[in-house]
Amino acid sequence: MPPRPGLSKGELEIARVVWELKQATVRAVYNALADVRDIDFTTVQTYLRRLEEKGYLNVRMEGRVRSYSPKVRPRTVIRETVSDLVDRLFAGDSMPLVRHLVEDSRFTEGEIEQLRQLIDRLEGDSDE
Amino acid sequence: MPPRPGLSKGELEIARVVWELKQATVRAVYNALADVRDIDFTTVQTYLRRLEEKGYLNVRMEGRVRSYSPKVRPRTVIRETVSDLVDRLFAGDSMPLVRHLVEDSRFTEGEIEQLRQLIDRLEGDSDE
DNA sequence: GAATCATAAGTACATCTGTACTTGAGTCAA
DNA sequence: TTGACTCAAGTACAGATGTACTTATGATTC
Repeated sequence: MPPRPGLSKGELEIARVVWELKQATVRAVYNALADVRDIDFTTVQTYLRRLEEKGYLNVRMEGRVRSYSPKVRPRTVIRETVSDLVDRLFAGDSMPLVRHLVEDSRFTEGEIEQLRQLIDRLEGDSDE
Repeated sequence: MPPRPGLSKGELEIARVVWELKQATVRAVYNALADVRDIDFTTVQTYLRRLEEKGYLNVRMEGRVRSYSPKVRPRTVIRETVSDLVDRLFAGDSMPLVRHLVEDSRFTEGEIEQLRQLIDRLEGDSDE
């Protein structure tokens, strides 16, 4: 269904950083990531190039530096990715995943309250 | 942290079928899958072999047929897989994933009720 | 303006993935 | 006992992935 090739785990990680920064040069993504894990500047370059080739990012030259920005909305990528995972890991039923997350995540009081509200809002929407 | 190599998307799918069947020959997994998607018997064989090599499945000869069963508990694989996804897609925060799932999944009344109970149970456990 | 630095762009490459073909040995049915 | 069938086991192979080196070029600093 998605007219784009899917993203690998590593590519997803890089895409997320671009989403967070809204707009980012290779250097910016590299800096954001290098904090967290050991990776080479040119590896980031390669990932960004591939993300653009696959149609997930736009590029624009800023002077002689390339600046990347989202082309496909994060929501869309997230939906596709999660849906694929649910298919493979739970035969398409997302309930077990929610259950797993809720049971395993050690949410704070505040987060639990958020969840409760989220669910309350659901009921209003659906049939009613 | 996991002392095993991670699983690819395709491998996960095959692993899930084995979990569901608890114990399964190549033929059994093949049958379960062939219903759903077009795949060759020997492709299933290859996946199962790799899953065993990676330490996720046990094999046992039943006569001259191999029978596979889980070696790592599904819960564990699910935890590792989901945790990896959350890291890459949401920088480690699982709340957005729960939100996404709840908002996107079109749960039934019954499921929503289940969710509510799940959350109620949480509060009891956590601090208190 | 020569040396240094930053970046782009191309190339490299081992491993992993998805998918399957081939070969050979055991099993069954006629 | 020969063909049809099943399965294990080995091999194949293109494409994806993770990671980085190299080369060239524009920019910056003495």
